[in-house]
Amino acid sequence: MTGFIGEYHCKLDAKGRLLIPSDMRKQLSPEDQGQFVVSRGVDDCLSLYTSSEWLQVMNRLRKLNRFKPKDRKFARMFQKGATKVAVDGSGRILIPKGLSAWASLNKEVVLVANVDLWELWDKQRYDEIMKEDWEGFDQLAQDVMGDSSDGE
Amino acid sequence: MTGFIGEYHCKLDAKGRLLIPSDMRKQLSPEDQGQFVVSRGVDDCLSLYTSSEWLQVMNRLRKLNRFKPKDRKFARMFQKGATKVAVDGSGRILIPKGLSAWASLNKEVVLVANVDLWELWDKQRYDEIMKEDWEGFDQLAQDVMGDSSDGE
DNA sequence: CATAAAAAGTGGGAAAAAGTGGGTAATTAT
DNA sequence: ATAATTACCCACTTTTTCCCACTTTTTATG
Repeated sequence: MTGFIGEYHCKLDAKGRLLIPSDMRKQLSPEDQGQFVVSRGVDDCLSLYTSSEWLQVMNRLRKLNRFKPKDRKFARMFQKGATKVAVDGSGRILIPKGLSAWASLNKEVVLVANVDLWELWDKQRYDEIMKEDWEGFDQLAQDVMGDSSDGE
Repeated sequence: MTGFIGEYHCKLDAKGRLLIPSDMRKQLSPEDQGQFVVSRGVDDCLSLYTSSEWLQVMNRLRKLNRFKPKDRKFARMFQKGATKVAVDGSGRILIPKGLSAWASLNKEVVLVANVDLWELWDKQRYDEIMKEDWEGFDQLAQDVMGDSSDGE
């Protein structure tokens, strides 16, 4: 709905906590400032959903049919590791150990907006992937956006 | 109704008891905190239903046609082993021996949300299946969710 | 431009809650 | 009646949560 924007360079502290940058917080609706859902992203990063965004996702999952193996499997995998995290008094969230290990997060991380959710990358990995992918950006842009019906 | 979330790594104690993780408990409505229904899952795991969710399932079974052999058979199989379990003073439930044997549960288990019910896996089995399936996740996601009807 | 004030960002310690194990009484089955 | 299973309770360990204090950066103001 909203469309977030920004790229923040942050640090995880010794306890694995991440401060939500104030600039990012300002982009969140008041009801989304206290809680998030962290889960494994499709790429080598974590996805950070606002509560309202997660709700949308759940509504979609709920439409699946539990008696279809594919649906069941998908739902299970999609949700694997997904965790609700609350913002503490200092505006931080605790990134669950398992997830941060999965995404190989070190101290230096990058928090980057991706349309309606946020991605959390290990800084080093992020830099790498951006460098690699940059080459093909032209082509990719054409593939993804080059279609007929651009804007209204 | 709610859409549960989370993946918890738990241990069955020597008596076969499972502590309901506090974070999971917080997701349950007050009237669902004291009792569950455990039964055989469709995959190699146990299903853990809240009372209200089980009620829904029963309503669905009631709609089957008991004059159709297939329906009759399904209902019988589906309910096989289903057991009501109560939460004890320390927040634990006792997993019936027969069921835990059926799902090959050892000490280490994983409790994982699947939309509106919980699945209980043997940790080792769960890790295996997740590892196996991970390869195909991209494709699966596309099959299940990639369809036309993104929208609400 | 300098300085003060406020807000953002960091770090860590202590209290509280969660998780774990086991003993004993009560209930059930044989 | 007796053995086995289940329920209830207590005690200990670990983890998490909450809070406080300090540093750095940004903003406001003379």
